[in-house]
Amino acid sequence: MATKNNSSNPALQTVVPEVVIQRLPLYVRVLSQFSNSGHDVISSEQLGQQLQMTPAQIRKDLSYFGRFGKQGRGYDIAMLERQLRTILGLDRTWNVAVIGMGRLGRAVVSYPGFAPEGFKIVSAFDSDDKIIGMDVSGLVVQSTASLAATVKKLDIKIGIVTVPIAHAQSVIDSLVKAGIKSILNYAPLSPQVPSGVMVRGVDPVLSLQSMTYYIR
Amino acid sequence: MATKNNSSNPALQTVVPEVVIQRLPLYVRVLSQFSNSGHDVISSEQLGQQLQMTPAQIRKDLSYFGRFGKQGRGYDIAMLERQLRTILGLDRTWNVAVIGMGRLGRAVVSYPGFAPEGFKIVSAFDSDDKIIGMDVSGLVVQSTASLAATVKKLDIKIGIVTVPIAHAQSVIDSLVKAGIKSILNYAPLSPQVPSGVMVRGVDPVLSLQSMTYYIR
DNA sequence: GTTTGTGAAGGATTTCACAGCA
DNA sequence: TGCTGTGAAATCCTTCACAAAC
Repeated sequence: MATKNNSSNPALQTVVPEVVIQRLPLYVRVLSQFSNSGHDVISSEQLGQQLQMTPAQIRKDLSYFGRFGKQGRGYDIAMLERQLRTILGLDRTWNVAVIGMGRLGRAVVSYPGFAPEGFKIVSAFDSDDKIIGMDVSGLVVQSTASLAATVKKLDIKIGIVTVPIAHAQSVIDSLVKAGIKSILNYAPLSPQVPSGVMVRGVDPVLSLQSMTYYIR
Repeated sequence: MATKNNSSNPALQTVVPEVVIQRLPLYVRVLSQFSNSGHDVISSEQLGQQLQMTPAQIRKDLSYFGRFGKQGRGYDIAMLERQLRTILGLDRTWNVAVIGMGRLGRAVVSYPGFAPEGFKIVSAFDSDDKIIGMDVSGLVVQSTASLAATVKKLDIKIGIVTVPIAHAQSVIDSLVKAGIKSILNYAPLSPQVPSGVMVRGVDPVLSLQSMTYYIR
């Protein structure tokens, strides 16, 4: 029951570059915004203008997965969005655990942007006895000791790390040991993880630090 | 008093790829963490191991800017960190404005990670009369009407956008008109900006949405 | 007429591999 | 001996340009 197993499509025999995968959510985002404003067809030209990229790149990216457009017309917005969501695995709900219930962790748990996209924060952890048992946006904060059991019980595949930098590596080790395969890391370090586990960092400071190069 | 004007270094006649610039802050971060743990020399091998990248890439990246290492020994940590900070323009303080004082904006203004890196949030804006005048972490929230004047008066070069998506493009237009050249955008859209203005997005949902591809 | 999908070309980035220096 | 700095090679990614489809 693979999402796509179309071995008649030569592109699928090739591994899709990671940069391409990272752009697909951008396409999804624009498509969803366009359909909300009443359009139902979009060309690679229009898509490219929105995202400040070339139409050719968009067409090439999409061609890794199939033929979604109609010549002379463009792409059916609703259909393309649905297809991309399926490719990305967004046609379902993902249970997520957040570890670290300090200021940042509480902001993450309360952030209203995850749920509408299918990322459901189903448990919250901390190692501090003063925080364990507290209610954060409807979740009871659990001890990190119960991490592995909860991850298994709720079939959690994604972890979000919001602990202070000093604890981040060991929390990430625990997530890996618990079987988590995708980690969103808010701590300002590059953690070590075994291959097969993917980490993406969220660090606004890094973004600022590279932009200053261009205005200094 | 240019940072580096070494025209005897051929690398500096070439434009430095943006991906390289984006990696420099990672190097700075690791160097700072290494020096805090008592080391004073580091090799490209060690640096690469921390960051999960090849030593050759690190050496090549650094070679765009000069010759910082010693053969047989490695890099002096404190010296390299200082050099990279200078290259990136981090050897000074940057005044920053945050626009949008809802839940997210207040979290950004209160986030303790910016100031130690030299990003000083000096003013906060909102367009809602119920929020204007409020105190947020020691700043009085100003009307967006006063944006241009404040940007000029405080020599603000960096803006952080934390308004709802519906207002984001027009807020970004105002920032551009006010002369801001670097924008950190938390709103989930890809804004249109004229060339010469740089925008980086912070969107944890996009990061999650590309990771699911690999675990679906 | 318009716009896709895609080989081929071109460009950019990464890695190799080794001379040169400490 | 150990590690950097760097041309050259290899790889990866983007753009071109056009036949095919609507």
